[in-house]
Amino acid sequence: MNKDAVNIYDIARMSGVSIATVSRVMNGSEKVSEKTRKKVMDVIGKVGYTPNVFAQGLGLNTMHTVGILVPTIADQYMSSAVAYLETELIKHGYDCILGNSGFDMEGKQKKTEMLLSKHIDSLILVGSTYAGDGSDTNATEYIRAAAKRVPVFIINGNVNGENIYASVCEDEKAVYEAATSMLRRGRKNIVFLTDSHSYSANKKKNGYERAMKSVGKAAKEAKDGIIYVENHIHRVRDQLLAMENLKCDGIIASNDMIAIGAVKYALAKGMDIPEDIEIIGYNNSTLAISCAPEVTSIDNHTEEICKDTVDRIMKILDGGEEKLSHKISVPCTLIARETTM
Amino acid sequence: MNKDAVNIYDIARMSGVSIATVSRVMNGSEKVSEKTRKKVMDVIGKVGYTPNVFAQGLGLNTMHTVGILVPTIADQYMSSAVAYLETELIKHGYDCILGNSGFDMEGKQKKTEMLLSKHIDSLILVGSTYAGDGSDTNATEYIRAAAKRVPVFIINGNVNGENIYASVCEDEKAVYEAATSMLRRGRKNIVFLTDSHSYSANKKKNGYERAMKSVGKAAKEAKDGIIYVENHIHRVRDQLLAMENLKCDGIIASNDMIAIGAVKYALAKGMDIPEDIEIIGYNNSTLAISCAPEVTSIDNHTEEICKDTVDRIMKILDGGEEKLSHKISVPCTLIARETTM
DNA sequence: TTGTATGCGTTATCAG
DNA sequence: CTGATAACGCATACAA
Repeated sequence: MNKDAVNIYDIARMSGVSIATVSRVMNGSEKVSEKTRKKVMDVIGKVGYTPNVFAQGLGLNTMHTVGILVPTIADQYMSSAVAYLETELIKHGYDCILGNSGFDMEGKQKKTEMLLSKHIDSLILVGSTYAGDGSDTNATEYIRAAAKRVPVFIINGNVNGENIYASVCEDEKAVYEAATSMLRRGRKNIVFLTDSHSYSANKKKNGYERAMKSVGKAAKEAKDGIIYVENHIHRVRDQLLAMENLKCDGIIASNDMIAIGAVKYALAKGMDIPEDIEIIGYNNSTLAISCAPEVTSIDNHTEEICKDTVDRIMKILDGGEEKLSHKISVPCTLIARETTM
Repeated sequence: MNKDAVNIYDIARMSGVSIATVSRVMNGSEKVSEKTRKKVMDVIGKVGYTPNVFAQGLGLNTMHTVGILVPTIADQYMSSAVAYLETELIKHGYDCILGNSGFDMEGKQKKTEMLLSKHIDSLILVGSTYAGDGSDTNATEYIRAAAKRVPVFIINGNVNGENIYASVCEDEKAVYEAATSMLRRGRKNIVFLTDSHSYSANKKKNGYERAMKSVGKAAKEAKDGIIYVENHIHRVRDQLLAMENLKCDGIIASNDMIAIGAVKYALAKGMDIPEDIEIIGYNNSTLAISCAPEVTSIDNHTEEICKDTVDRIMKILDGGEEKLSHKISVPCTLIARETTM
C-alpha cells in the first residue's frame, strides 16, 4: 500500500549511472551527454519514476505550492476566486493547497499556521474578512507574522506591512456612483444593506454615505440608512418586512444574496420593480441572473484581480526581490439588469 | 526569507536534552518524565517550534493529508461538498489539498497524478463526472491506478475496483418518484433536462424513463422527452424557446441552474407556474430559493454523504485493513416549493 | 527514562 | 561530463 517503491537509486542502478546523473537529467541540467540522458530517460519512461516531493522539499525548502485561505469555500465569490487563482497558478507550475478558516480569529490564525507549516511559497488570503475593519491592528497581527515567512497577498482587502500585498476593487467609488445615479433618477430614500464590518463592506458603506451627504443629507440620516442583515435570502426579506416604518425606493446591497432578499421583500410588499423601488447587488454572480426580475449588480472583476495577483506573486517568487507596489486597485463595473431603470 | 530556522536540534540544545527526547515530547510519547517534558515544552512554547512536515513525511511516508479532486470548484455543488469534507477531515487531524481537474480526461489524469505525488493518504473524487458514464472502463483506468496507491473515494459516482469506495444518492429513485407524482397530478408531457452523460445524470435519466414507461409511454416517446442543454440559465431558456413544437406541462432538471433556465422559459412564454407547468430542480442549492417563483428541488444530502465518506476514510486509515462495503447509497428528499402544485 | 546512530530520497558541492 | 558524499530535519530501533 502506498508504495512509491522506485526511487532515484533504482533508476541510477537500472541505467548504470550515479544518482547525481539521474538528478541532473530530471532537472534538465546542461552538463550531461545526450547519450546518457537518453539512456536514463528510457529507463524512467519505462518504470515511471516520479521524484519524492518531500525529499525535494527537504533540501530545497520549497514545494512550488501556494496556500490559499478562504473563510468558507461554500460561497460563490470565494469559490470562483479560488478557481481563477488555481488556474493561473498551475500555468506557472505552482500547485495550491486550500484552507477554510471560518470567520473567527482562532480559525484564521490556526489555518494560517497550518498552511505555513506546509512550506508554501506564498500565501493568498481571499476576502476582506482578513483585513479586519481596517483599524484594529491586533486583529491582523498574524498576517504580519506570516509575512515574515512568505509573501502574503490579500484579495479584496488591505493590511499594511512588510511583504504584504493587496489587490482591491474600488468599492467605495462603485457604490458612490451607483447611489448617485439612483439619486439622479429621483430616488429619495435609499438604504444600504450589508452583513459585515469587513474592510470591503466598510468601503462600500463609505461610498453610500458620501453619496447621501452629497445631496445634502445629514450625517445622521445617512447613517440611519445603513441596515445590517444576515447573509441569507429569507432572513433578509423577513427582517425588512418586520421593519414597519421602513420606507425606501432604492436599495444597495453588499452582495447578491442580500440583494435577492431585498427583491423578495419588495415583491412581498407588492411593489413594482424597478418602478417603485430600485435594487442593486454586488459581485455579479449567478445569483443575480437566477432571480426574477434579474438583479442589477456591481461586477468587481474577480478574475482580473486574481490574475493580477498571481502575476505579482510570480514577480516576487521568480524575479527575486523586485519591488512592487503594495496595493493595486481595479475599478468596478455596473451591470444593469431589470432591477434598475 | 522563508526561514524556519528553528529545528529539532535547536530545541534539543536549548533544553539540554537529545533530539530523540524532543521528538518524544512532540509525539506525546509516554516514555518521558514529567520534568523533562515540561522543560522541553517551555522552550518550544517560547521559540515556537513546528516540526518540518517534509522531514516527517520523508520518514513516515504520510502527511496526514487527503487530496480532493473536483472538476471545478466554481460550482455550488462542488464547493459546498468541499466545505463539508474539509470540515470533517480537520476534525480527524487531516488537512486537505485541492485540485481542479476540469472535465476532460487529460486534466483528470494529470491532477490525479499531481495529488498522488503529494503523498496524500487518500483521494476523494467529487462528482459523478469521475465515474464516466458507467460503461467505458478505459475512461476510469486512471482511477484504478490511483487506487493501487491510496484508497479512493468517489462522491456521487461509482467505479468498480479494488480499494475504490463510492457514496451515491438514489438519483434514479428520486427522479422516478418526482416524475410519478407529476403524472399523478395529471401532467401529460414531462421532459427531462440535463447537461451531462455522467453516471449521476444517467441514473436520473433512467428514473425519468422508467416513470414514463410506467404510464404506458413507448420507449421512443420517453427517449424523446430527454433534452440535452448547456449548464447556463439563459442558454437553457433560449434553447427551449427555440424549440417551436415543444409542448410540455412538466420539467425535471438535473440541477437547479438548468431548472431556473426552465423557469425563465416558462415565464417568457407567459405560462403560469405551477398551474400551466411544473418544474423540479436538483441539488436544493441557494439558486433554488433565489428564483421567483422559488424552485422545488431534490435534495441529495451532500452533507450527509460527505460526512459518511470521511467516516469511512478514517475507518480505513486508522483502523487498518478493515473491510467495508464498496458502495453506500442514501435516499434523496424532495423539497417542495412554488414550482410544483 | 534518555541518548546515539541510522535511514528516508533529493539536490548540490566538490573531486575526478 | 560524471561520481561520491554531505546536508536537509525528523522518527525510531537499539543501547545504555
